[in-house]
Amino acid sequence: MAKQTKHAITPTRSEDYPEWYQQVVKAADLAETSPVRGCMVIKPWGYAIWENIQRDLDRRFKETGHKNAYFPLFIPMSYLQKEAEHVDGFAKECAVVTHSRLEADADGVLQPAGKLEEPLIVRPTSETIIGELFSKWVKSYRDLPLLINQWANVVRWEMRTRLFLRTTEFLWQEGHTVHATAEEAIEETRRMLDLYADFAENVLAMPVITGEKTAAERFPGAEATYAIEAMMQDRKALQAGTSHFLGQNFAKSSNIKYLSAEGEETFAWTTSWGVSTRLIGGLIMTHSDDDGLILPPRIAPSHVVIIPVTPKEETRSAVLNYCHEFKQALEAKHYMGEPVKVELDDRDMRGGEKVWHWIKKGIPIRVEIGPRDMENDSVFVGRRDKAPKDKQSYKRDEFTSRISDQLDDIQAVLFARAKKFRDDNTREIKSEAEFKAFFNASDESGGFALMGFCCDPELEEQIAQKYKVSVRCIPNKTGDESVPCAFTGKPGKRVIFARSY
RNA sequence: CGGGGUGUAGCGCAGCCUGGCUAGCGCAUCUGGUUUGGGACCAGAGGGUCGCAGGUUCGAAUCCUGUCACCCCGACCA
Repeated sequence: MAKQTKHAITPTRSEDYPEWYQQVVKAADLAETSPVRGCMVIKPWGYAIWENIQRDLDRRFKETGHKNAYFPLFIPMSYLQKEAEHVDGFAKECAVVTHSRLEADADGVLQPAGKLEEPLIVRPTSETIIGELFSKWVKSYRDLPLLINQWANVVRWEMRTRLFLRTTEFLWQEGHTVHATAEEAIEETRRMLDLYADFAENVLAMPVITGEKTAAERFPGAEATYAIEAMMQDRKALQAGTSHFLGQNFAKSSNIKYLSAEGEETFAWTTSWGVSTRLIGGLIMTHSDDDGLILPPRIAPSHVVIIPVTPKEETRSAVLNYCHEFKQALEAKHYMGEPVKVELDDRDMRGGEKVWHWIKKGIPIRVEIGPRDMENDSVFVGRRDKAPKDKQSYKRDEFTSRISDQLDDIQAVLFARAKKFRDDNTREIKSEAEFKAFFNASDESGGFALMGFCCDPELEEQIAQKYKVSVRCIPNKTGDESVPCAFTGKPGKRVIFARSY
């Protein structure tokens, strides 16, 4: 007798959201914790998502003129010290290498030996070491702009970690660019922010708001930090990517200078920008439901799974052959310029189990094919954006020819659903009383509060203490018009307040 | 790093308060059989340093001390 569990994931989102998140990651077999504190093992299904993120972003970076390079994992400790704010921001979360080898002591226990003259830190981000190299690479205005990206791992010794959202070691890309003028550097900062936003919305189907951070949330050492902010299904905000205008701060601390056309030695202007494996956490919390992961087709490691239904031994091989042919027919089709990716699950398991296996992994389309379908030349199709039992029969050829449209449709449905959720949970707030009601009423409350704010750092800190809510960004869509601050009535900017990850 | 919680088979748990047969249960795994458009059923089997290290005791999963890891809530952050 089948267990009458209503959902594949326990607990459900409404019962216990953080625990639900953990269970979705586990059920989809994306990642697991490791023997090393705060570090995660990314398993094949999760890593394939990261590879797809990498492939798409890498193409976009190259299309906008950037080139990849690689810099060392270790940074001399003194480098971090060069930029005062940067030190303050990162010093307390650095892993430090102090020795170069191990030696067995009298008891045969290994002890660190070969103390280093200068300790090395494991990069928490690479501004300082890349700056050092850039100072050698940049001599003339003809060397500019210098547009570099690196795919790397970084380490930040965080107090509290969560798979994908905040791990001690994480994978990311960091872009670092050098420009002759502030205007060009600002333009680059904005360009990359928009690139991230476009990627998030069109590939991850994750609606984002682009905007500038307040001073309190700014990257240590930046003149201005811009971010894309997404709303998760618990209505909390997730900062999904950042782009920083570094002014001349790092150019001065790393001595990045160039000779202008007029022969004047000038400090350059730099930017940096990055997204990380955190995007996968955002992806999970944007789309998934109480049956597990839901993957937008454009980022899914695989688009379609074919599940042969073989109730009788005598029809088994015929069904399997039919499925193999069908797989080839599908793979001959293209989606987003590449062959449709198809899994054929011919494991010797019960059909129902397989179906749920793939539901939990979030594959966009499931196709079940048994002897009856084979006779009718039809296929039985379930879409991950619909309920598990909501399945429909199609003529095989019709389904094959429309596969790309179907995937596009799922992509569009997921984006629209996420956008509606965000919009439904975004409110215009005019006063502190409204603000309080919005964030304090119950678990069902909260979201994005769109409101005027005077941006006084002390007030911002007070609000953070009192309500556990912070300014996520000053959206750049709304222009510079002045709006009265909902707290003080003073002239302010339109901002978004929210609880955040 | 502060407060709270949890570590017992791959997963989920009971046992611990009140120390005492060979450490149990469900799911999963393996074998045999019955099933078969659906997360099966019957029978049997395998699988455990009870997180780790000390201590108390005739005897420790159980009591004590330390330690590590994970989860939740805070502060910090992508």
